[in-house]
Amino acid sequence: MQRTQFGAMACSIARTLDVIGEPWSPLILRDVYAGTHRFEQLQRGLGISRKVLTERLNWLVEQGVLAQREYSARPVRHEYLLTDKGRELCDLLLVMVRWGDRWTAGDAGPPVLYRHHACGKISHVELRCSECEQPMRATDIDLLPGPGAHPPS
Amino acid sequence: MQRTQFGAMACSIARTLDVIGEPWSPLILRDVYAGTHRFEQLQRGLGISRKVLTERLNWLVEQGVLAQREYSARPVRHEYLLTDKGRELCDLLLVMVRWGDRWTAGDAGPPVLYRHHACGKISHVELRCSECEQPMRATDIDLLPGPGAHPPS
DNA sequence: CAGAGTCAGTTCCTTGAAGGAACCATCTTG
DNA sequence: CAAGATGGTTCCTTCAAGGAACTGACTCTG
Repeated sequence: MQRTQFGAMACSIARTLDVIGEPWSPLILRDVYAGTHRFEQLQRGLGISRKVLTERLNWLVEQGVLAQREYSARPVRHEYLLTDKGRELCDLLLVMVRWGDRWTAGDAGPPVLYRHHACGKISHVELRCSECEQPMRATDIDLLPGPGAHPPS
Repeated sequence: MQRTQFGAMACSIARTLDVIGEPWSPLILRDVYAGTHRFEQLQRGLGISRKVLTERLNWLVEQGVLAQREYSARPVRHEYLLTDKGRELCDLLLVMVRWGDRWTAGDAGPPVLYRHHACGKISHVELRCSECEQPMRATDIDLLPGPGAHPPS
């Protein structure tokens, strides 16, 4: 990955990027979310180099985003599953999908549609305030220093 | 950046990554959003190499995420501002912040707090369904092929 | 029971992007 | 007129991504 490590910055964006900011990581997450759990399937589906896939999977397991489950002993074989931490990361994917659908899909329209279980309709995500439930966009907020604002040293 | 180009994939996640998936791009977007508009300020604040900053800014302008505005002729000097397309990308940053605050902030607490204009409260973003307004998580949906599902060739 | 196939890696080499420092060009200020 | 500010550009080094071949442990088929 990049040489500059983002993990140590006092910024939740940088720290999130440290976990899934490397190329391929969000796409691996997407495929695991969509039901692809095994090394060979992931490699073929993505067209990613086996070396990089190994590195990414190990990193994501180390970070607690994915978990390995043994589905065969002799030979030992693991599949990769989302943890709670990883499942919440998928929210990020939904927002990326929304932006990509709006701004990059063009005339062809969105490549994938999303049907919400609760209402059964084809829909997309919207961002709302956790307090008042009104829409909350980046332009609707003020930034204030929080308790973790000071760098560790 | 990575050698494999994501932009051509029939996937809105990959296409979004093609625009801001490279290292530094989301942090540049964050700083421009937070009010840092000039080259020198961005470079110092991020600690990014000047070469890479030049490349990223040009790419983001080319993609229509940032716009250049001349604030001085003789010598020609531009500042970088968000477009509508870029402003909507900042929604992604809010979701990254939310995840980073929950899973990486640790005991120190979140480094930045967000006050929603509409209600004045410190809050965070939640994902809701655009149709029924109920919470919408990655686990609450089915995926269906959309009109743009077929690769261009 | 030999040979092919599956699966999950590992190793090796090449290429190209990131880091970092120095340099440049154009103005402004003291 | 020398410094400083500003926004780049150039150059070199280092390290990560791509890609192909190889390994090792099994299983399946004739």
